[in-house]
Parts: sequence; structure tokens; C-alpha cells
Amino acid sequence: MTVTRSTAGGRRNSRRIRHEDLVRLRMTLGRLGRVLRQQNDDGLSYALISLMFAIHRMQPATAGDLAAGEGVSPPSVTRSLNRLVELGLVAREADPVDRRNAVISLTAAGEQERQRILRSREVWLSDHLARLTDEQLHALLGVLPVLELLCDPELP
Amino acid sequence: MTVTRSTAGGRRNSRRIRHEDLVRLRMTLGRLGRVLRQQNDDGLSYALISLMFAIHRMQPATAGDLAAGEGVSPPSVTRSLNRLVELGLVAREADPVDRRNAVISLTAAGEQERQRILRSREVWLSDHLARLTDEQLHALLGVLPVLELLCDPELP
DNA sequence: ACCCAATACCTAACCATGTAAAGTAATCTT
DNA sequence: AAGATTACTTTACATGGTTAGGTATTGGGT
Repeated sequence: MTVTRSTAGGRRNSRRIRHEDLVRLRMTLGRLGRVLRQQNDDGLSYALISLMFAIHRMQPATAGDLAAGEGVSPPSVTRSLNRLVELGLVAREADPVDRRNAVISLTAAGEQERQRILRSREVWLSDHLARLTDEQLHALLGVLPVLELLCDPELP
Repeated sequence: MTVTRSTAGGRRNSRRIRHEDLVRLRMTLGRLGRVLRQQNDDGLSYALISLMFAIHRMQPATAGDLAAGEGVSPPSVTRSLNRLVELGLVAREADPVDRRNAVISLTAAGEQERQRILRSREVWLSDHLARLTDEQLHALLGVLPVLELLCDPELP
């Protein structure tokens, strides 16, 4: 990114973002989400895929962990887990120490599927990123931490 | 997990995006979408709000225009429109020239509501953007066109 | 030892919103 | 004028989110 418009006034709140930019940003982010949701790798829905990745990340995780991690209610996770267990992608067993906990992990098949999806996603994203110039790509990656910060749930 | 893959098919990955970055980008964008969907301005759902903005943008629009614009199927739009008409926010009338077309527009109440939502969204986004440094904010706005390009529906 | 509150998950019922398939009315084509 | 096309709607279904309430397990206070 090479644009370096300096804050001429110097006032901290002069950082006022142009109305139009706000709207545009909001709309674009919303749309991106929709597009990504729709790109579901033939077979599993977005929610299930997302959950599998969460499991992989937190393995071994309890159902509650996953709900918190996904920012979703426990019943929602329970239902999704049921589906994944049915499909043989996920194993759910009782924690021997505290039998209230459901300990969740990917089965071998689940891990395999996860990797397949990963590859497929990469292809998809790569195809889309291919439309960007080098600078654009660089800028996008540079902004990643900012995007992460944006969806970090703090402010209500 | 730091493999850089350069797939066959060639040119597109000559840029060698790091595997890890791809995953991170994908995950972050997905998460952002979820977060934004949840921030619904008390009352109307995300889909309805989004539709209202589309209407405003394309006014006067036909139902088909809106479906295309929202990247959603016609029945989905029809139902959402029904709801908005019920709520008195949207007017639907037959095009006198081609009576197959449903001409859609915001009512006065709809426009008022749209502006209310706009303000509310701005507050939300502003609050979140407030956590960014000046450079981060700048970089984010700079990347906007890139994000727009990303969700532009071309490649299947 | 026993009861009771808290915890962790599940079940049930509901809602929103996406889809595909079939229906209806208007228009266009030949 | 008949049939094809177009634009929207209706219908039926799937997914995934919610809240409310149920069940089993744990652990602390008496």
C-alpha cells in the first residue's frame, strides 16, 4: 500500500472515515461472507466444515469448547456433531475423568476429509486471488491481522 | 504447516502464496461474515436489511434484478419482499409496460428505516474500526477494491 | 451420608433463509 | 392464434441458528 495521506489536522478524531467508505466496507464484507458460505466443497455444508476445522484446531475438544470457539450456541454444535458422527468423520466419547464432558476428535476418515477440503479451498481461493495483481495480493495479506482484529469479539 | 504449494495448472501459483496464509485468510473472511451477520440492528434480519439496501441502490428495481444483485434465488427474494411489504417498508407494483415485472421501491417508512440502520451500522463499524491504528485503517480502506474484486462473481 | 446447586450436554420446538421444482400470468414469435 | 419464453410466485424441503427445558454427573455444605 502506498497511499499515505497524512492526517493533516492532527486531531485524533479527525480520523473520521468517509461515510461512503464505511458503507462500502460493510457491504463488501457482508457480501464476501455470503460468497464464501456458498463455496461449499461439494458435500459438507459450511457449518460442518467450519466445525471440523475447529475440532482439528482444538483437538481434543469438548462440545462446549467448540461452541465457544465457533461463537455459536451449544445446541447448534450438538446437532452438527450428530451429523458428523453419523458420517463417521468425528468421534464423540465420554471423558473418563468427568463424564459430563463429551470429548470430540476427528476420526481418520474425518482427518482425511479435512485435508481434502483444505486442498479444495486452496484451489478456490487461489483461483480468486489469481485475479489480483502482486501489489493487491501483498496488500491483502498485509491487512490480514486487521481483519482478524475486526472480528475479534470484544465490543458488544 | 508451512508448505508452499505450486500446483499444476501453473501460472496462478507462481506467486507462491504461503499455504498458511491461504488458510488464515479463508478462515478470517468466513469468521468476519459470521460476525457481521450477527450484528443485526435490532429488528430486521441481515437478509432483509441487505435487501433493503439493494433496493435503495437499484431503485426502481424488479424482483429479478434484486435476486441477481443479491446473488440469491428468486424465491428467496420473493419471500423477503413479502415480509418487507407486510412491514410497510417496501412497495411492490406491476410494471405498466410489462406486467410480468414486479417493480420494487422503498416506501417513505422504508427509506427512513434504511437511514436508521445506516447510522446504526456506522456506529457499530466505527466502534470496531476505532481499535485500529491509523495505518491499519488506511491499509484496510486501501484493500477495499481488492475485497470487492474477490467476491465479484466470475470464476465459477 | 445426603441433598442441592452447578455444570455440561442433549432434546424439542421454532424461526429465518437458502434451494429446486412446479405453477401462473404476461409477452413475444411465428 | 398457438406455443415458447419470461418473470415472478408458490410449494416443499434442508440447513443452521435460537431459546427453553430435560438429564446425568459432579462436588460442596450440613
